[in-house]
Amino acid sequence: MANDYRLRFAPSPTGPLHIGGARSALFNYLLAKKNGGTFLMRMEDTDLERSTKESEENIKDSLRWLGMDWDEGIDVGGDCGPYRQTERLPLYQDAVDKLLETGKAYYCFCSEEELAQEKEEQLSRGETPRYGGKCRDLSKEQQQALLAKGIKPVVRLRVPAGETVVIDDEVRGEVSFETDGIGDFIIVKSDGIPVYNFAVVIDDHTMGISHVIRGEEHLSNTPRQIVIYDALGYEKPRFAHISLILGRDDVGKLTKMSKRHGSTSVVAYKEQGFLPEAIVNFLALLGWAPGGEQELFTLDELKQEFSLDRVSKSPAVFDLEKLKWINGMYIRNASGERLLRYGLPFLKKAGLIGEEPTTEEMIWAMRVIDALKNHISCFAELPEIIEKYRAEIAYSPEVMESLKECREEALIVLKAMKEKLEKTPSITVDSYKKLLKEIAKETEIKGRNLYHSLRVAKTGEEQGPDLDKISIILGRELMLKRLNAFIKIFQRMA
RNA sequence: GGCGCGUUGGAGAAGCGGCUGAACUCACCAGCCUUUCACGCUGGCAUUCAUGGGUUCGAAUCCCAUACGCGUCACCA
Repeated sequence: MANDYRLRFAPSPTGPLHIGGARSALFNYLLAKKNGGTFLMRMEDTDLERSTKESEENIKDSLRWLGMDWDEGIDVGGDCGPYRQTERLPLYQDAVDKLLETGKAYYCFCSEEELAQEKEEQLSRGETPRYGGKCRDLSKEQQQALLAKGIKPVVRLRVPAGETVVIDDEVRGEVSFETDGIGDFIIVKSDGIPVYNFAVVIDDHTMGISHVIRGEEHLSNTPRQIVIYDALGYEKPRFAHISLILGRDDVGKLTKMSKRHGSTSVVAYKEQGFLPEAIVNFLALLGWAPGGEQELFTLDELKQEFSLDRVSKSPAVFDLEKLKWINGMYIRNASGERLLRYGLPFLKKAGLIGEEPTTEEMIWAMRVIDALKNHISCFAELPEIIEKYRAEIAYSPEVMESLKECREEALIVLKAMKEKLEKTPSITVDSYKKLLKEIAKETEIKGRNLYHSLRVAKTGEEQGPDLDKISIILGRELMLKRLNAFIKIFQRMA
């Protein structure tokens, strides 16, 4: 049992699953899976004010959507339940009682104002703010008296002075802190709810957690937790603190990833049309680097490849361009069926097809998605591209200039296409290709001379997706309209 | 301010004292392929690893300072 890998993801349900949280979850998940261990999920909802059911559901949904199913924990059960901290209060109470009895913890009756003032004074003197120890040695009688006055005390841990706590971190190596910089901190709030740092220790211990992988922002919490482990005589898990995810703001400054860097929640990316496997792949690359040249990994491959010693100490920067690239790669390789499933909602939302698409609309959607799959990096771009091609176009002088060289051929091709189109009832990739072939044969024009003028006439651009694919987007009517208009403009050109 | 962590090209990021090509990816540029463009493929893209000192026969890699950046110092997690 001692060597069993038991890793956990323990979010607090105070908001949707954040990109950083998803990455922490992923690393824990991967290390567990790599070693044939257990991945569990626990809800840290001791912040009564901010915790919501809605957030909890969002987190669970997002995690499942990404493919990280947990073997034990909330909703699925297990031997170490319950898996929601507010349901584990008796467990914490036992531990607190134990510490109180042995004198390793004590009641503190100081008011918040008192504490705030103390802190301010220490700060102004340039000291590390910490509890001065006023209630440290209150007698039983003094405590009773204060209790009788109706003051609700907090419980503080008696932190040994003058000691050095060394964390042997799996990614950062040895990191040490002085207990003198910590001070007697609160482990139970005045409402009787234990504080995060205390509850985690009890939970991780009773759940048999072997490795704790979490964000670097927790590094300075770790010495506190270690002091608790020691006070309780618990064996400590291995710790691994992974670097923060940074975002670049408008002025190019790097700071911890937050709202102002764009979307931070997993659902937001889902709604923009990112594939779960692409997000997982991208997240894995944030702070972890594979040994070889491969960049694209499935979850199963990651389970094989992942290891903590390839996790970087320096912060990872969230690079949306890279995410888009990865997503584009997955889109190109996805099956037509899956593409349709993911793409359809975006077409519906844009009003390009109805809520209950007809067979014709479905066929059109399939064709459009297939036509554009090499050109999009996420599904939200699908309607954008379609609308772009359907919008009014202006022919720029530069583009017109590019047609000068093949003026004569262009005119022949354009007219031929117009005529053929008029006789063709509907346009598909194949029928359009056929038209082109006929024109090529009849006019003996080929290559750039054949394609360029048509592209310009239809899109106003010099490059883009295949013309047969664009034809589907535009449809017969629009193409004819543009062709007619363009031929007129073109003929006027000297 | 105390404590902690980090600093490699336009961007992400390998490298952990001696395979002097500082990998790989994105972006960019050039060429090839394709009856056009794109996709794809091939090639180019840091005499240099924040700066200054040291240690060493040898340092991006170890040590010390400096600078800059970030995190954290809650009855939030």
